[in-house]
Parts: sequence; structure tokens; C-alpha cells
Amino acid sequence: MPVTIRDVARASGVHISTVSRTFSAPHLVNPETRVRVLACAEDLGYRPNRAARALITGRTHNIGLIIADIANPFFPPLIKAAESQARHRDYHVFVADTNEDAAAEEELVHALAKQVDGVLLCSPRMSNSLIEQLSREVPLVVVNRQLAGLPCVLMDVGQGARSAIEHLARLGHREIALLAGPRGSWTSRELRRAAGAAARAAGAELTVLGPNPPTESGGLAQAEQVRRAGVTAVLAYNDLMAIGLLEGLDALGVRVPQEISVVGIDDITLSRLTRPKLTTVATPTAAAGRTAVDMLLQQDTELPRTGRGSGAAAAVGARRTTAQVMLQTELVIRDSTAPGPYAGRDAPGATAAGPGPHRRADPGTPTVSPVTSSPPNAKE
Amino acid sequence: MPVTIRDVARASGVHISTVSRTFSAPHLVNPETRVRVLACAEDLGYRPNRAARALITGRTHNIGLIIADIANPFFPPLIKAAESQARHRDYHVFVADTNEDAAAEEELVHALAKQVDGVLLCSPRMSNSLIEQLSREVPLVVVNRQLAGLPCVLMDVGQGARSAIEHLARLGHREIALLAGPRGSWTSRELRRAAGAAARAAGAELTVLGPNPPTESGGLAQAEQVRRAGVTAVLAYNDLMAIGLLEGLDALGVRVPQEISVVGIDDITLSRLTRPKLTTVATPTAAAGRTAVDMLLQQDTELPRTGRGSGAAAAVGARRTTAQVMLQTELVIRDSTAPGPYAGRDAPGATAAGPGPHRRADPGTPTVSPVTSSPPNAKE
DNA sequence: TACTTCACTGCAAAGGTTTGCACAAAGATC
DNA sequence: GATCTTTGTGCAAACCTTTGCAGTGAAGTA
Repeated sequence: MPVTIRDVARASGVHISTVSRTFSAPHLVNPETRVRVLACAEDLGYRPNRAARALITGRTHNIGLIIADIANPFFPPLIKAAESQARHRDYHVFVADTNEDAAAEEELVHALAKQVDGVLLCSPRMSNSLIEQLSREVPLVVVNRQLAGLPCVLMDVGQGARSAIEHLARLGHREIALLAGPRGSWTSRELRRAAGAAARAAGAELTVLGPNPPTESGGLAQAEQVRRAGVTAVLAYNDLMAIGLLEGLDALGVRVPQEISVVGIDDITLSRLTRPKLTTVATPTAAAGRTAVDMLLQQDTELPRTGRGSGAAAAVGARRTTAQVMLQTELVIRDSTAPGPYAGRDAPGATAAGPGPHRRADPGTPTVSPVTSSPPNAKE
Repeated sequence: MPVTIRDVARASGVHISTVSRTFSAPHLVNPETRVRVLACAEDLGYRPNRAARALITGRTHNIGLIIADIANPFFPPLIKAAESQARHRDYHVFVADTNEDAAAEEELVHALAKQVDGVLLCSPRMSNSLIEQLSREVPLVVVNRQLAGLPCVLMDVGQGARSAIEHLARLGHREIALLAGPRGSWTSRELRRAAGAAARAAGAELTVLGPNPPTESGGLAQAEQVRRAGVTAVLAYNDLMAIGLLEGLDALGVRVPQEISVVGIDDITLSRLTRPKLTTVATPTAAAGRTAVDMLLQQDTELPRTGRGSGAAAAVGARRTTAQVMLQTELVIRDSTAPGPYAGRDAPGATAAGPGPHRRADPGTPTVSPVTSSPPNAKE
């Protein structure tokens, strides 16, 4: 019933190897033969059997995408971009959800390892050492985590945090809270570091609350703490938490931004729809998905795998591309931030902070900030 | 480098077939042998090669999931549930995004067909006849589309629309608009039918606006039309459009729900976070994902595929399970609906409408309504 | 004892494709 | 006209696993 290369060979009067080459190395076959074979293949509705192909080439033309929580609106644009990019290169994407669980991450990498050419690990929660160990089992590209020796796609949340804190300081806030993210998150650590430094530089005091689950309820649950902390501004780990906080503060009768300013991170679609509209740091999630796929696929096409020849070369060339790409973030000022108690007075440590963030036209297109890449790869 | 069944066989001193059986038919091998083999396998880190397995068994243990738009918050819970359910049964899922494009749907089914044991087609936009044709190529389960002879998982939006219209009529609305969904959507057609009938029965007039893209901008773009139509209540194809409409009406200075009541469909997380909170019809998306996977996998385990024996039986048993499951929806009343101009007066066609919809505790758990199944399958 | 039954294991073919090598014919070079 | 390249094709092995069949020895039955 299923039509194979053999059927096509018979129909077009050539050997199966010629049919094979027609698809996998067209330049090796006579143009006339090629069109004839292609016509027959089309006619019969032939589609190469990827399992058979994978069996011999050692590459599946599949990649795995491991995500903490698909329902978190931060991820779908990334998934979408990754899937689309992969498809253009004739790869398919397995998507797996870990429910923010580090153990599930490991298990999934194992389960997928034999079935994909590489795995995209997005915002992993597991330890660095475990990631390194897993990377020996299957090519890995890590998103939102910096790891020496591994290809990473990072979003410059440090810069984002700096912009946010400077923005708040300029507005006259000196008591700022940071709603930290989940334990094990590189982004959260980075955020904490950068926000702390920026606050110090601006003469503001930073109170860290958390860790928290990266969801609205995580933010909502901290509303009480935020009020009690006596701060006038809050930077949240992500928009979801910021939105939860908005809800929580509203329930407590605290007005945003009049009494407390709130800044989120990610610029999910949703953040344009809250009341007040959320000031946030836009992260280039789609670009991250695309870039990560590109890096993985480049690695995949470089490294030979199981091919019968080229054994020596493969053994020698155990080098890996370990490019690390940092994508820029951008502060988007909307309506959830307003002047604070020290408005007008110069902040103690205020410096000329370069060009301020620009106010982005609001219902405008969500332009993803362009990609900037760090040195594309180190020595092998 | 990669460890195969052969290495395990050598290590444990048995033939490869015994190793194979240890994994795929454990009851056929002596318990002592089994533990020895398993120990060796564990030791060597053996993982069966799914491509090789697929090549001979004809089943890949993968399924495809074709989605109109991953970034539409309606879908992630479905994807998540499907993925999780599949994983429990040792299946992996390919996720593909069509960008609401019917042509992309077809192409993706083809691309996936040879690589999966079945495909879940979610809210397809293509024609019924094309779906039927594709179903001859690969087992299909269709979500949100009713098709004779094919297994379908449906959400009872008809009932949902009825509840919504009755709710509005009871509140005293007689001029109601329906924001239709995209062309090609079964749900939209169903909605239109049911809402029309319910409106007639309640003595209300229904104005249909659309088709529209199922996004916030789709809703936003209709705000002007809605105002001009002179209606006092709107039922939108989904929450996203309802939320867009909320924005649009706000921009026009129309107050919701005082001047116009708005009802959405889906009960996405977001709908609890708008101001006012959205009255909406909750659809059991997660249950749909689970159910669809179950139906597909049941079909998959029933039908033999390429297995060398059982040829005759397979030929005879070309019957397919064509169960159609209808999942219940539920009206969730929040703050975007309020009494209309005819409040207090009996609606002309008002009937005793059975138990009214209950008001759900708001920040409560988003309980997914339980599954009700229609006659599980017709004759073959 | 001779036979059947049973539980377990080995043998070998099969699944669809890729690819190194060999071979043939045609063209190029001297 | 002989030799060398080049171009196109065929041959057959290899990838890893599953599975029908056959074979072994032990236990049960007559």
C-alpha cells in the first residue's frame, strides 16, 4: 500500500539508487532522468520514509523543544517562530512541556534524545552541571541560560532591568521592590544582579521578594507583601506576575500607578490590554526561537553523525560551535508607571544615562528588536 | 558510539532477539534472563532506536498536532493536555502552526503523514471534502469540526451560544450582535445557527457582523460597527475578539457593561483579567486535547499497520472507529454583562429556561466541565 | 518409555533508504 | 587511436529492530 522508492524505480525504469539520488543528491543524476523520476514520484504520490532515512543517515530531521509551560504566554511566540524556522529547513519540531519541573526536563531530554538531532532547552530549571551532562548525549541549544561551552541564546534582561530601574529612578522612586522569579531561573538571578546594581547606582533601595512561581497568582500572592514593604515601585520577573500584582493591588485598594508603579518584563500581548496598560521590558522571544533553531541546525549540518565514511574526521572534529547570542531588550513605557515621591529632585547617584528609552506608539506593531550577536564563536 | 540492541545482547550473553523481546514482549522471556538483560541495558544506557522500530512495525509512536495559531491563548491548554496525555502513552507529539491558513494545513498533513501514526486537526479551516481525502492518507481526529465518518471532538458551542443569548435576553437585551469568526470555521457556523435560533426563541434580533479574524484586532476593528448597529449586547466568537471589542468600545467612549454588554467564548485565563471581567462561555479545551489523543491512540492500537502477518485480518477490518464526542460548555457570568433596556419586562418568547446559569466564584479554580460523550460509535 | 505440551531462546528475513565502489559510455587530450 | 576524465548509473551492504518459525530441553501425560 505505501509507495516506496522501489515503486518509483520500477515505474521510471531506473535503479532505486538513482531514485534515491534524485531526492538526496540531485546534481548527481542526469537532468532528463531526474525529471522522469520526479514525474513518476509525483504520479505515485511518493514520500520518502523518514524512519528509513533516519536509520541510515543517523539524522532524524527532527528537533525537540522543551518548554517550562506552554500555557505561559511568553512561550507561544517562541514556539511558533522556532517551528516555522525549522519547517523552512525541512525539520519538524517535537514540543514538550515540563510543568516547570526540573526532573521532567531531564526525563524529556532523555526520551527525545534518540529521536531528534538536537534539543532546544528553553528557560531550563535544572542545574548547570546536569545540562552539561545531557549535552554530551544530544546536541543542545539553551535559551535563557548562560553556560560556558554550550551554545546559548540569551535575552539581555540585565539591560532591561537597568532601563527599568533607571526609568523608575528618573520618575522619582527610591524604594523599589523586585518580584523574583522561580528558583533555578538564570533570568531571575541575572535580573536580581542587574537590578541591584542599577538601584545602587541610582541611589535607590531594592527589596527582593521571592522566589515566586512565574504566574499571575505568583504576583497576586505578593500584593500584600509589596504594600507592607512600603515601596513605591515594583519590577516583576515577568508580565504575568506584574498583571497578577495589578489585580492584587487593586483588590487591596492600592492605585496603580498613582501610589505604586509597576513594571513587567516580556511585553506579552496581554500587557497592552490591562488597565492600566503595563510598562514593560520587551523581550525578543520570536527572534530567540528563530536564532536558537538556526544555531542548532548549523551545528547539526556541521557535525557528521553516523555516516559510514568520515570516521576519522568525525573523531577529530569533536569541536562544537559554542556561539552565544545576546538579544536586546527594550523598555516600553505605558501607563503603569508614574512619578514617585522624589519626582523632580535629582537622584543621588544620577548620571547622564545616555538616550532615554523612547515611548513606543501603543497600538503599533510589536516590533521585535533586532538581533545583536556577540562574537559568533570562540576557538574550538 | 551509540549503543544498540547488539551491544546489550553481547553484554548479557543472549541473542539480540531476546533483548528485543525483553522490551517489546517481556512476558515471553524468562524472568531471570529479563532482569539480566535489563541490568545490562541500564548499564550501557541503551535506548531503543525508534526509527528502526518504526521501520519494521510501521508505527512511529508519534502524533501530529495541527493548530491554527499557537499564539492564540485558546490553544496552549489543548496542546499541553494533548502532549501530556500522549506522553503517558509513550507517544511524542509534533506541533505545527498553520497561521490560520487552509493551504498550510493540507501541506502539513502531507508532510507529517509519513512520520506519525495519526494527526489531530484542531479547528481546521479547510473544506470538509479535503479533510475526508486526507483522512485516507493518515488517521485523523478532528477537533471543532463535525464530519460524518470521522472521529471528532466537539465543544458544544451551540449550547454555549444558547446560554449566552438566553442570559442576555433575561437581562433585557433585544438587539444583539454576533461577531462571527473566521471563514471556514465550523464553530462560527454552529454559533451563528444556534445564536440565531436562540435569539428568535427569545424574541430578540440578532445582527451578524463578520467574518472576522479570531484575534483582538478582529474585535477591535468591529467596535465602530457595533456601535453603529445600535445593539445593546454582543456575543463574540471568542474571548480574544471580545477583549479587542472591549478595547475598541472603550476608545469610542462606550461604557461596558452599562451601555453595551459583551459576552465572549472560551474562558481563556486572560478573560478574568480584563476590566470589566469578561462574561464568557467556558470551553473545555484541555479535555478536548486529552480526548482527541485518546481517540487517536485507540484507533492506532486497533488498526494493524504494516505488520507482516495478519494481512487478511487487516484487509477485512478496514472499519474505523468514528466516535464523535461532544464536550459541554458552561456560561460563566462575570462583569461585562448588565441589565439592558427591556430589563424587568418579560421577553416576548420567554420560556421557562430550566435552571439558569450559575455564577461561578470568580478567582476560583478554572474547573473544566466534565466530559459527556455522545453514543461512542456508530456501526462500522 | 514414548509422546505431547510448554516455556524459552535462537535464526534469519524484512522494512526503506543511503552510499562507497565498480562499471560503462562519452568526451577530452595528446 | 590510445589513454585519461567525466558523468551517470547499478550493485549490494549497512542502519537497528521486530517477528514467524524452528529448535531445545524440561515437565506432564498415557
